[in-house]
Amino acid sequence: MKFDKIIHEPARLKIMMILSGVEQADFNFLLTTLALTRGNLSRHMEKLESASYLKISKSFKGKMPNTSYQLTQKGSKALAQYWENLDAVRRLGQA
Amino acid sequence: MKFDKIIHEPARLKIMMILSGVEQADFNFLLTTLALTRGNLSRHMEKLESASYLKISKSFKGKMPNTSYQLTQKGSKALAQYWENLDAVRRLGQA
DNA sequence: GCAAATAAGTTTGCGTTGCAAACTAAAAGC
DNA sequence: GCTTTTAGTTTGCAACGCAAACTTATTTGC
Repeated sequence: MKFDKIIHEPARLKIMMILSGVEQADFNFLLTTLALTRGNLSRHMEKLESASYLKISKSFKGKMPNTSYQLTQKGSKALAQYWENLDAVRRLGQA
Repeated sequence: MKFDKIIHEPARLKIMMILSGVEQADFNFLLTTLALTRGNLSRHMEKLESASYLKISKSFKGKMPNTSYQLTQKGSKALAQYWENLDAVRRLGQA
């Protein structure tokens, strides 16, 4: 019943949950939705990527760079597992 | 939808959940149940107390010192709020 | 056309914190 | 009476989240 530290950070958990509900989302969408600073968001995404929980796709929208993210299968699984663990902890209350 | 950092630490969340299910629990019970080191547990309890989330009662069981903990009302409320926030994040998935 | 402002990220630096190991103090065993 | 065990507390360090500074490219104002 150990927690995944990568996911167990509020900002990253929210990011993962958002990504789990859509095909993909780009930097600005996450930025405005979550109200983080750019620096913060960047670091979180980097961390999630280094865990292979998401895939980063860089492209250009017109002439502007655009970075887009989507959950990997590994990320999906880790997220599901995370919620399971949390539910287990929640049940500690009914002891 | 901000998270309570005091509670949002796996060990402390578990502690709070356990305490929410019983009147009170002592140091050794938590120690064996959670499989933490003594030092760790001590620090977590200290932190929870300094947030007034629990009350510490020191007494003697026979001749041995015994430290016992119980959730305060403030702690109970914070814990309930914590789960509410988490549920809100969970719903981000159905976007 | 070039200087200033905006956009889209990344990198750096710092303060906080969780964790393990070392320490303390008292009781029990031999 | 000395060693071991019990019950914690304190200390030190490595990792991490966050904000601010920096980078690179683009658009806009004059």
